[in-house]
Amino acid sequence: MHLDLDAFFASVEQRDKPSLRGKPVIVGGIGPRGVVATASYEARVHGVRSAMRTAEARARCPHAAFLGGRFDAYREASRLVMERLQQESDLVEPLSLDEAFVDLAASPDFDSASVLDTVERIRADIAAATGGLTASVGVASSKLMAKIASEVNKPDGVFVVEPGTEADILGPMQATAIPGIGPATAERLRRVGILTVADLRSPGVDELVRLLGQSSGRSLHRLARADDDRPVMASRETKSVSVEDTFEQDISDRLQLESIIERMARSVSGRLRKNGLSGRTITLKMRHHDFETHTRSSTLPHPTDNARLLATTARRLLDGEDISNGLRLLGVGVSGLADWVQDDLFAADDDEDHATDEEVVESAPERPARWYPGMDVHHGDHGDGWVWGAGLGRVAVRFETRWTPPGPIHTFRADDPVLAAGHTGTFDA
DNA sequence: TCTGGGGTCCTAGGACCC
DNA sequence: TCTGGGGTCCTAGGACCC
Repeated sequence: MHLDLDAFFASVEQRDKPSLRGKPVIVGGIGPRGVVATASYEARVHGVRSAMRTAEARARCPHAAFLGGRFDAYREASRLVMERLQQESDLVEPLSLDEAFVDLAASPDFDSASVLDTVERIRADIAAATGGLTASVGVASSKLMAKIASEVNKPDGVFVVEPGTEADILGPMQATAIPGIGPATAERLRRVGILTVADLRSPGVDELVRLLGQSSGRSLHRLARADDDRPVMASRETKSVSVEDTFEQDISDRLQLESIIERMARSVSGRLRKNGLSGRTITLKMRHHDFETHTRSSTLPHPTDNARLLATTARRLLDGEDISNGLRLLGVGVSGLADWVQDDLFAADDDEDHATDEEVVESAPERPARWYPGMDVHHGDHGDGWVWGAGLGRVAVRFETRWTPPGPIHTFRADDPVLAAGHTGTFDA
């Protein structure tokens, strides 16, 4: 089974913000360079899509609510869903917060005759546990077909692929229906006249390998025939940890970039430590004003999670780079991970480097650096609500929650001490 | 008003070792 | 006295996914 929550981020927002139910909601980057992460179905009607620039989404759907996103809420909803799936089978493979494969047949009391009943029970339980989130499900004899099937009756639908019908269902579909065939591969295939999955069955393996390389060629030769025996993998190890940020305006000041690198190194270090990880390879990612993107990496003799060492190494990688025209993005990442930490002779000196993001937030004043649309807030007198709009030293808050009817909007000064932030993550904090 | 952020996997060349 | 392969590690870039 492949399960996919419908318009996940936007649905969580509509659940928690009663005034937005039934209305277009767009979650993603709010700034001038933001893009859409998820659009509610009401917004999709107007042509708004994931990965579209937020500016274009505003033009297409000006009356939508544009929200920055609350990752704590998404993670919590996701946890409830994955827990329910794990009751069904030991073999659950999450692909992201809103998607997972489940090997139903790995469960001792699996009965293929009643699989529809099982799926409907799962979907009902998920809706009950998450306050009404809907999921689309595909059931099939392979990961490939289950994933494709979950799209068929989306949203809030189920499709079961009867064994034996896989290749016939797949044949007429666009080649891009196969996960792994993106824009670049689709263009290569198009140039040799391959548009559908059925077309993809004509060339021999060797021909596909010549066209797409060993790995893609061999795997697509099989997938085109619905020949897929990839197992559902219960747990996958983290291979890298990274942060990156696109600036509202390009930055060419080296000192400013160095201080951003240090902040990012602290953030990555905090996440490594929280997960008991450390890594040897530090990568600095730079996107120039013209979108030209480079990475520079350096591998240390021993794994580390130390913020100062990560920062020093990353800063050195910036040294040789020509930044005179400005960078639009900077990122710091760590790979070559080990699930243990090198004994740190200087650990006693490094306490301040080990503060995680969370610890920083907890020790900081409750007022955030910026109010952004969608963010949870608490007001001493009016109670719980969310930021409806902010700017010019003012912040407008709608006082309603998941469990209340739609509520009123009140406006405050942005520095009003009676206003406090809830704990949420954002795309452009 | 140009094009996010967090990841995974693959390819390819060079260094280095046996 | 000119030319091996195989394997691993490192770096960089690119495609793809949600």
